[in-house]
Amino acid sequence: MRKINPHDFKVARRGTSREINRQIVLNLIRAHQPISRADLSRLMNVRRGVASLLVSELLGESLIFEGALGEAVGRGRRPTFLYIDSRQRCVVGIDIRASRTYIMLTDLMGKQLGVVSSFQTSKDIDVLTKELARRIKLVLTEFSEVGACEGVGVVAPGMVDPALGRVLHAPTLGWRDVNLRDPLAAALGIPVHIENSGKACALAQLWTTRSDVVASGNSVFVSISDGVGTGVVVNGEVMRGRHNTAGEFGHVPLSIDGPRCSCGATGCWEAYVSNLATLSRYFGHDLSEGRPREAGEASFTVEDLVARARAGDAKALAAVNSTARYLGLGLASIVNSIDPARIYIGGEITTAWSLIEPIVRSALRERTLTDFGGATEIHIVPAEEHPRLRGAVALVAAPAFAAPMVA
Amino acid sequence: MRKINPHDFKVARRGTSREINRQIVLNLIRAHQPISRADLSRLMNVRRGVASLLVSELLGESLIFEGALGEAVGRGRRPTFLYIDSRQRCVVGIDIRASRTYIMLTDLMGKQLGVVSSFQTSKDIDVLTKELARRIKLVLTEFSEVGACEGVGVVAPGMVDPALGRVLHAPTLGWRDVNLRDPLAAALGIPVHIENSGKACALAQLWTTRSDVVASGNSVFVSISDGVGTGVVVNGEVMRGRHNTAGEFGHVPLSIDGPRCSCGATGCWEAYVSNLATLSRYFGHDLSEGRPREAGEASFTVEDLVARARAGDAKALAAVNSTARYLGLGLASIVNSIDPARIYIGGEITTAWSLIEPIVRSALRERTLTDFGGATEIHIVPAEEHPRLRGAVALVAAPAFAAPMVA
DNA sequence: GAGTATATGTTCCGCGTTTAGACAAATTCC
DNA sequence: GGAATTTGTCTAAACGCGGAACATATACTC
Repeated sequence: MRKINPHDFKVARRGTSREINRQIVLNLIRAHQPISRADLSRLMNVRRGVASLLVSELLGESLIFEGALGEAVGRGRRPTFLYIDSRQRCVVGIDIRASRTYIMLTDLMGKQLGVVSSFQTSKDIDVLTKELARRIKLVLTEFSEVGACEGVGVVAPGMVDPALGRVLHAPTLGWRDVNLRDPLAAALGIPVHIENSGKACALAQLWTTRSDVVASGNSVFVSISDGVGTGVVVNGEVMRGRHNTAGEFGHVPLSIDGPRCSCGATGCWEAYVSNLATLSRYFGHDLSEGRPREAGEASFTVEDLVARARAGDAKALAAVNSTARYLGLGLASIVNSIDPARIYIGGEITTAWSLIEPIVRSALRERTLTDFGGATEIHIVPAEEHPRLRGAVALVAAPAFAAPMVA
Repeated sequence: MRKINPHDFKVARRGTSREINRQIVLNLIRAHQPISRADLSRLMNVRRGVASLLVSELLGESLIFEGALGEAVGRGRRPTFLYIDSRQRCVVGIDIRASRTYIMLTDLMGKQLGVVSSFQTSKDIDVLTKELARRIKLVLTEFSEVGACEGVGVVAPGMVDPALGRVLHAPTLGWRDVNLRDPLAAALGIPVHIENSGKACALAQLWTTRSDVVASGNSVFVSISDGVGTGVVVNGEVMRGRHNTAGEFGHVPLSIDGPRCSCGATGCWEAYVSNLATLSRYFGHDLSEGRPREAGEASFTVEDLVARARAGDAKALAAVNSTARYLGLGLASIVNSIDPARIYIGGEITTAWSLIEPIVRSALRERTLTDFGGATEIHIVPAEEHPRLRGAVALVAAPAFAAPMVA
């Protein structure tokens, strides 16, 4: 039951019905491909004539194509299968992180083409833009046989305004109100989309899941690395909030008297479960920015820690388990406030998932109000799936499939 | 950018455009009344003919009525003003709380008729249903001149499934999976709607605000009494979650090592800012359920405490200020996760708002990530506005104005 | 192999709704 | 009293869903 905003609404025009049904057809083809016109009309509960017209419109725009004929189940004419046309179209995804920036080329549906490349992130926005433009052009000429590039998606840590194409505030990069989109788009001559990394990850999961409780319900993506990034989907839509800052569960406290966090406050969830926090716990002292590290600590990662824990290092296991417990306690806040159908978790610590799942679950149950909540689905997203890059790519591909704005 | 759920969507039919535009007209009349057909057509950017037809449909359903002629600004025919027809229709709101149950009669727009009455809540569901039916009938016969009753709205604390009409779990009442709606509807012969009290309060605020950033954005209602109830609105829609438990910020922790909460966990926000917590702080010992109270404590309320604080009682002021600080710290979690355009706060502690606002604000700023967040609008809802009862009433009135489900 | 049954995809017409414009009614200004 | 202007209604055209007929394609039957 949504309220109509009496100062900002969309009247239904003569073409609105068609626009709605066109998008439904497009989504059904995407979800069920290969699929015939007749099947579409049955799924939509409209006459075959209507489905046929909508399909021919999509064919005209080359958004879909007719493939081979399907096998007839019983007798009768064989159906012509329809597919989303992701041939000869590609998308570039960019993941800007504090240390390195990653580039991936995919087709329109997000299937990876070639390898992921990366380079050191320059905090100077002009240098970074030039370097990005150069490398994107390089990739596109190298893979020129895969067709034209539909767009570039960029994810960045921090506060992003996708409508303005600006990074409003990115503490780890030292950026404030930086226009990343327009210079890059101008240099490339290709549309560029930009979004916060947590929100983009949530978006990508939403658009690739087959689960219908996720598709039209709530879900949360939690990305645990140097910091904790989160993206929240409510009613099938990424939650933005008034200032594009919604979904920052990383800075919801576990204990307001807890350890200092990079954000300046104390006891944030991030301060308990970030990679830095986990490693600090192992080494027995604070590793946060600016403090000197002892020999061997600098290159030691959470993956190394997990390997040691699996190998039987009791101290390593204790550090990992401790993070697991805090992870579960923080997830409880997400469950209590958002009640998502599913939580996605990405980040290095998830390599230990088989070790830590029981601890995470029990901590989650400890603080959730209902048994349902304690049993909330948790999906691990491995690093090899490149969730952030997939999120960046989704920024380009998803809008074509989105529901039209109405009422 | 909303995703279309490929397993649960609504195709646009022949009448869909009209349905959409009909609801827009209804909402525009509600928001701008008195308003003429010509003004409607200008606001909607459609021809006067379309507005005229939609209006005549609404007139036929008696949802609106034609009032007096307006004054012509320049020359030309005078416009006929249109109004939402809330004459000869009334709504009953019921607020079930652990101790007492409240009844209020309003017109369709939520304007109070008569006085709020109350009686002691029976935890036996059959007894309560019978007593409710008896008292509602009494009120309706007493006010029979205000016309037919359109429906009864009921709010209850705890986990409610509005679709099933059931209270799934209400700890303070000892209810588990109780059907409150159907027996009451059967006894009265009137439709009954039921909802969690926090969600209903949020709904009522959404539907009565004039602010358009609230109307189509995020807002949160926080109700502080014996417990902490919250309702969250995202994109102009109450957030339900997978199991109707979304929005429970009362049990997000401030400190996982903090005081024990009624929910069984420790350090929940509720355990810091509920009335019980505030009073316990004043008396210097735990007042929670089951513990013996000393003489005079039982009838001493937060309003009494605020009165003493205002009168200069240092101990009282300290208790109130302490609650204020925790209130602000908890609100920061709401701001960081939801980024609402506005937060509404109700409950006895708000009688001290002029005293505590600076403390709440500074605590909020302490833990919010951006200056915008720290400056989030906070609106106090005084008890005299009966937010819970207004929420109950909104359950009946709001659906008629909701946006149609499409795509 | 011809005929029949069945499924797919296209085409045509009816009807509801928006779009555009004309017209009557009402009011003010000159 | 007449011109100008605004409101509200009405009519025809354009567009898209609803329903049904028709051509096409395939399998089964005799």
